[in-house]
Amino acid sequence: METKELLNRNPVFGCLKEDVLNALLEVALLRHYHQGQYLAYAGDIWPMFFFMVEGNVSAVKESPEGRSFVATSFGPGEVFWGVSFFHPDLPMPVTLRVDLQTTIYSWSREQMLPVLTQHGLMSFELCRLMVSRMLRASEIVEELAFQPVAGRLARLLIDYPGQANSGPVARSLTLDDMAERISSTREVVCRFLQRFADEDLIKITRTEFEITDRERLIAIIHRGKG
Amino acid sequence: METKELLNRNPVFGCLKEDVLNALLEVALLRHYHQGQYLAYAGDIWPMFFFMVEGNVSAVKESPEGRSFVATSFGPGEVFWGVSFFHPDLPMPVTLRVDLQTTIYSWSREQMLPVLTQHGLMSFELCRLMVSRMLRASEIVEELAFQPVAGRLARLLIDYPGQANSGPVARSLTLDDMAERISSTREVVCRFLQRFADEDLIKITRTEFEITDRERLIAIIHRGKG
DNA sequence: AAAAGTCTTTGACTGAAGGCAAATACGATC
DNA sequence: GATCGTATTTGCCTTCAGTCAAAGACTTTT
Repeated sequence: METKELLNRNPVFGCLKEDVLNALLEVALLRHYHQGQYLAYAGDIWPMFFFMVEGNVSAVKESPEGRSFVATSFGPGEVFWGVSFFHPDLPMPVTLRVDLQTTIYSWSREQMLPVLTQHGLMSFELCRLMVSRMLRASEIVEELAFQPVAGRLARLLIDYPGQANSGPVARSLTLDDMAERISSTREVVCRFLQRFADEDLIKITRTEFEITDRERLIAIIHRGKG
Repeated sequence: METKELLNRNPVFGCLKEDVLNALLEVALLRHYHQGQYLAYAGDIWPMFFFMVEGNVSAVKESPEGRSFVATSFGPGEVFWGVSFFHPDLPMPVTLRVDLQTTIYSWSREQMLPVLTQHGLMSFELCRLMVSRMLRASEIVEELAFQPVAGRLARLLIDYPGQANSGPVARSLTLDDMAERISSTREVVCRFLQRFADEDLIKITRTEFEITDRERLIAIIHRGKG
C-alpha cells in the first residue's frame, strides 16, 4: 500500500517496528480536506500530531491588519503537530491552511504520547526533524532581518516549485502568493520581477517565467542589506 | 552540589535516573569561557550538546555587511546544541558568543547519542524544549514580518531584564545592544526611546529608565504594520 | 585636571518599500 | 464574441527607517 510506503520512508515513523506502526494506524483518524479549509487556527489549542498522505498545507501567520505570511508548507510524507501536542496549555502560533485536496492521518496526544516516550529512536528522529525545521526558521529570520525584498524574492524564484533544467515554467503562484511568502505586497513583487527581467536575470510573461541567469540571481540573494 | 541541582531541575536531564546522570557527568567536558569568546561560529561543524552552569551565551546571526542580530540567549540551567549534533553534515546557523563569565558542561555526539536514543523520555523532553524554542522563533518571525521598529522596541522594553514591580532600572543594555536584538540601529533605537519618553510611556535618562505606562506600551506591540 | 574613549543624542539627508488608483491583459462564461 | 471577473502592471506619492556627521555627556586613564 502506498501509505505504508510513505510512512516507512519517513524518518519518524520509519524507525518503528511493523506491529507498532500497525497499531498506530489502527487508531489513527483519517481525514480529507479540500482547498481553503483550515486544520487549525492560530490561537487554537490543538493537541494533534499528523502525517500527510496527500496534498499540501501551509503554516500561515496573520497580522491584525490582514497581511499574511506563509512561514512554511507541508507535503505528502511529512509530519507535523500542534504546539499543544507538546505543551497542552499553549496555543498554535500559526494557522494551518489547506492549499490542495489533502488527506491526513492524525493522532491525539493521548494516543501518540506513550509511543514517543517509549521509543527513544522515534523521539530522537523527531528531534532531528525539529532541528531541520529550526534551520529553516533560522533562514527566514536571517532573510527578514538582513535581506531587502529583492533578495528574498530572488531566493523564492531560485527554489520555485517545478523548475526542470531549463525552459519556461508556468507561473503557478500569483503575485499575492509570492508576496505572502516573502512578506511584501503584490505591487512590490511585480516591480521587482520586472526589474529582474530588465536586468536579464529572468524572462517573464503574464503566464510563464524562466530563469536566464541563475548565477547573478543567486548573487542577489547573497548581497544582503548595506 | 549546585550543579546537580540545576541538572535535576532541567526537564531534559531531570528525567534521567541518578546513575545515568552521574555517568554522563563523568565523561562531560567542563569548560570556562570569558566575555567576548566564542563557543562556535556560524558555519562551523560543531556536534556538541551543552549544559550551562553559569553565565550567558547569545546566539548571534551576522550579515555579510557586519550587521548582527541576537536571535536568543541562554542562561544558567539551560541546554543547547550545535546543529551538527543532530545532522553531522550541517553547519551552525548562528554564532555562539559568550556575554559573561561562563561555565558549561559539554558532550560530543558519540557520548550523548546513545543516552538520548535509549531514553525515550529524555528525547521527548528535548522535543518539548525544541517546540518552545520554535515558538520563540515564531514570535521573532512575526515581529520582523509585521511589526515596525516601534513595536519591536516596545516588546524589548516590556521584557527588559531585571524590572522589579516599579521604579527606575539601570540601563544595562547599550543602544547597540538593543539595536542588535530588534534588528535596527543605535540611532533609530535612540529616537524611538525619546519618542516613547515624549509620549510619557517611559522615563529615561542617560543611565536609567522606567516604564510609566505599561498599558500603552503593550498597545504599541499589538499595533503592527498598517 | 586634562585627555582619551565610549555612549548617547540630534539634525539633515537618502533610499527602500508600501499604499492607492487607474489602466491593461487574460480567462471563463454566457 | 461580448462581458465579467480576476490578475497584472504602472505611475505617483507617502512613510518608515537607515546613514552620515557632529555635538554632548559620562567614565576611565594618565
